[in-house]
Amino acid sequence: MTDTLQNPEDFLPLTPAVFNILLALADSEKHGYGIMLEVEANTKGQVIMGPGTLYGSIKRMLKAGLIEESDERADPEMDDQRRKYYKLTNLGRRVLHMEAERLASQVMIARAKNVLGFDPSGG
Amino acid sequence: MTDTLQNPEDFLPLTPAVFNILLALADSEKHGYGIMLEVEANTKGQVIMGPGTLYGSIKRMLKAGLIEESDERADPEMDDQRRKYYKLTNLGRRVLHMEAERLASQVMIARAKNVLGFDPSGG
DNA sequence: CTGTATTATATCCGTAGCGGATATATCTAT
DNA sequence: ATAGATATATCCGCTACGGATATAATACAG
Repeated sequence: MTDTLQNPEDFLPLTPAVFNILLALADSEKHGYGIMLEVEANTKGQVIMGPGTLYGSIKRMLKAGLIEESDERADPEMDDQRRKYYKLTNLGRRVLHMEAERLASQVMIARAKNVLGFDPSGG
Repeated sequence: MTDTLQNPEDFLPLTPAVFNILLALADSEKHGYGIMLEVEANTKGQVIMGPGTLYGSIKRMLKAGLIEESDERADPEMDDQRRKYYKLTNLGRRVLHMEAERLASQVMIARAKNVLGFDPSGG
């Protein structure tokens, strides 16, 4: 079981699915279906994450220690008991940070090669 | 044979390997080994593309019409006859452009969630 | 209060890409 | 000559993706 990966760099590059899930969890805990909706919103409907990808990725990410289940429930009155909430672990946050930096450097290279139009907002 | 994909968006998201190869070919034609070295240089040695990934990806990309073989040889005197040079097709360039934009938007989302440090250069 | 759509989690499995190992041959330099 | 770097190519195990499918709770309209 070489399952005890500790170094964030060992996880890079992330698959798009894993990156999108980490990103969706970056600002607040969410349940699976909520992650799905957030990814769809983030990508303006371009990425539709099916249940196979979603729950398969969640299972792998739990095992890898990138995310963990959370007991917290925002509003107990308005909540669905079926939901399982997830949040980033410290490792998950570090991995997300490093992957985001990696993507940013890819974008910089693309920009240097005039593959992207010049964007004054620096996005 | 659903092999006749025409729309660039049908190829997204690209695998890291395919994106790196397209990016390496963006500014100049290169041969396989040259692509490998460029990717290694671009990523500061973080991505080492092995021959399996490289030539496997090239084969698939040729079939998909993202790249094509090139007859041109920069300097016939200083050239290795073993080399096979590749260049982007129009489709390949469009796909690269769209994928770069997709990555840029991912980086923007990451920045909005304070996953990345603020970068004044806008990279 | 009954039916229907939506929300929600979960597994199965075919397809395909990744990537290390391996093979082979040419070029370069000593 | 001979060694090391350059260069292309295939094989195959492993794993992730993602559509299909299943199941059940929740919300809401009639």
